[in-house]
Amino acid sequence: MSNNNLIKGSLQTIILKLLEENERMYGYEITQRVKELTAGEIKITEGALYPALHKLEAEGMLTTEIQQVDNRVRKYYSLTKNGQKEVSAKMTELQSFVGNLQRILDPEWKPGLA
Amino acid sequence: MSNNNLIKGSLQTIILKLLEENERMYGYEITQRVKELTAGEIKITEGALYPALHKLEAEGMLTTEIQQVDNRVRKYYSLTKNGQKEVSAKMTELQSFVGNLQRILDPEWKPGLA
DNA sequence: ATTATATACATAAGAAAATTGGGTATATAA
DNA sequence: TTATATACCCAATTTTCTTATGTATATAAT
Repeated sequence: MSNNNLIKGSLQTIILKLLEENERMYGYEITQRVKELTAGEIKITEGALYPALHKLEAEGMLTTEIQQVDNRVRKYYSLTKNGQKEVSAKMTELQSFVGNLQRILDPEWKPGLA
Repeated sequence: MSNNNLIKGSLQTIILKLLEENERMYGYEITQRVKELTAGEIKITEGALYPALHKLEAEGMLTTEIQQVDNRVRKYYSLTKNGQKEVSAKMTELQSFVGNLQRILDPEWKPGLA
């Protein structure tokens, strides 16, 4: 009935948001960017990343473009129009959840203080 | 290798933290408290809550005490000593993750600004 | 030479955590 | 007598992640 998604899948939101900021990225690049942004504290594993990318593509959120770079294959992902809409939705959802989490977990916060 | 738990289970942290603040609570009370604290936006389902409580009890984080109230059975949960330690650990972990999440998702934030 | 590390993609088995949909029971308000 | 609230529980299924593995190229180290 109600949708308390929690953040069981913040990975999708991370992927979409990075692609909103970067126009196009390939999988390995995403893992490195996240590692860099979090000082190595969050490591996106390939076993989680690639299935997530494939799912987002299958859902029409991303398109791909394969490119050769130094004899190695890169698969670049970009947001579709639906994907662009989805970023906003997912970000709102996530920020709302984090806000609610703080209301629960922050002892300073008391009900009735909006 | 590395442990980027993400928040796949913020529910455990929520339960432990509420019990840190309240000495003892029963399951139904937890669902109502969370609903109240988040203006109805987060609804803990019973299918998620009870298994989580049983798991925490099995792990030695919680103890239970059954009590009759108005002909109805209530199962009160309290933190054990291990549970009390675990609250701090879980809270640190969660706050760290939320911080990292913001570094990834907040476009204002740039690497190198600590 | 060859071993290790980095780059770059992918899949598959299994675990963990949630949703969904039941089931039992009492009390009270419509 | 029907619906809602209180109060516990479990099982089937789904989703998401971990762990392990496989393929392949490039480069630095021993």
